[in-house]
Amino acid sequence: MLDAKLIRAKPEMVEAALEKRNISGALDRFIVLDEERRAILGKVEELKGFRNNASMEVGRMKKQGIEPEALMEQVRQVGMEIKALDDQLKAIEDNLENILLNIPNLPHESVPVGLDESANVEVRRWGDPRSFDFEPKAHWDLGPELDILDFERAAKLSGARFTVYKGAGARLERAVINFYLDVHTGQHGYREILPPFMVSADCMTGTGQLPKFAEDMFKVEGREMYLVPTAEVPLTNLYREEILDGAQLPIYLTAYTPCFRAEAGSHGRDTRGVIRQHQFNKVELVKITDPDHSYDELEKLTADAERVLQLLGLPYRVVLLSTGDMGFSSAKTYDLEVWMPSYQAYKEISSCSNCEDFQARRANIRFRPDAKSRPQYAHTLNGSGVAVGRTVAAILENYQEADGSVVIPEVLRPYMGGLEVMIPV
RNA sequence: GGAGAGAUGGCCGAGUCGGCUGAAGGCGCUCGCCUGCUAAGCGAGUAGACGGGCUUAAACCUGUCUCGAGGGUUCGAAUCCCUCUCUCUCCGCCA
Repeated sequence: MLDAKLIRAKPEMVEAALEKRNISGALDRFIVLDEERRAILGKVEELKGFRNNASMEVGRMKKQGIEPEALMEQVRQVGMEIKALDDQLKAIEDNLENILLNIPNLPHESVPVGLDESANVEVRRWGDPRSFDFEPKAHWDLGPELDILDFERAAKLSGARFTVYKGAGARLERAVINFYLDVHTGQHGYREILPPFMVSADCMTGTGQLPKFAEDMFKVEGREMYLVPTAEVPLTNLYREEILDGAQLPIYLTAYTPCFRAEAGSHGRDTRGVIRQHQFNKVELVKITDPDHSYDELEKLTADAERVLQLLGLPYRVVLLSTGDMGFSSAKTYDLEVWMPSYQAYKEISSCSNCEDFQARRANIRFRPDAKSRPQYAHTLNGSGVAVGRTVAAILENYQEADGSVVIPEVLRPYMGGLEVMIPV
């Protein structure tokens, strides 16, 4: 959520920033309503001031035995006026809030401006894609041949966009989860959290999924609860409605959760394999920081996510997303893209964002820099550290051999009971 | 699922028959004083939101709102009524 005071003070500046995200005229109605709100607010506060004084006067009169009925009648009239104005005010404020909740974050000045992903900027690459002396297979062929991924039976259970992991596949998925959590907690200083996988609508609003993207999520029938689309939601909302001690910052959190996404509007895209699923596993990184350090922290968080890919020996590149490709809540986002032989392309495996105070304002996450200062909004960051299903797919494809076997990356072998290679049945 | 209790400021905790209670008291914290050091002691201060004034800004001054949430009664509600949410205790059930 943008700062209403900022919009009021510098509407052209905000407007210009939103133009970069290809949004125009979003503020017109807000500005009109905002002025209206303040006009009514002034009036209603004045009337309430009168009522407060008059009510006290009534009490005094009664004590002195003076008949207060005339004054009481007057206040009754004022009370009706107040009620009418309060109703108007409520309607306007709901409206204003609704407008604000639907406006995306402003892009940071370092973000390239563009309409879509074609304006993204590659920042760096790590590792060289392997050149195969045979025709490499896609993971959706390798997996069934190894008897570790079962798409057909998954469809029988749950329909399209689900996968059943079997045997070494199931263990590999679990190994990657544990490996990621161990690296981030052991080497990068994150605290492990195991949050609920269902959260309230308030949480979804706090991080920006609601109200705009309701159709992307799975809602629990008959309840105001949603399956988490990413651990970013429960992790960031942990400190909702709190004023943190500045000395606590920065807070580093990591969590494994399954992620549930409706994938509305992506029919026909990535239909094969585990790339786009209704349910997938992810280890997430979240930071709560003060505004002065959030961009340094974004670089560090991105490096933390990169680190696990390096340890796995998976080639990747880092891409700075353009204004047209960024998520709703983000001010700046780096995507990590892992090399996928089946696509002959780099495929997103992580997205690391600084949301600045956008989510903090929605979720009311504040901190007090020191005992004497006023509370201010924290900055929130999140990044995949990294997507687990896509990692397994990348391992299968990048570590395959001519005979269809797949070598287990060394760092994962302790998690696999020492298993070094998976062989087709 | 059944029965009961409760939700007040950073924390604990008081609020009588509704009327200077945004809230006693204590703890904590901040600033100052005092004291070889520490501890103790003394004094002052210490919620948030939204407006208005002043200001480059902050500080400051001022108004309104907030005692789990929402609604109602009343001239006036932390205090009375209704609905909801959450927490705790006991019983039952259950991974």
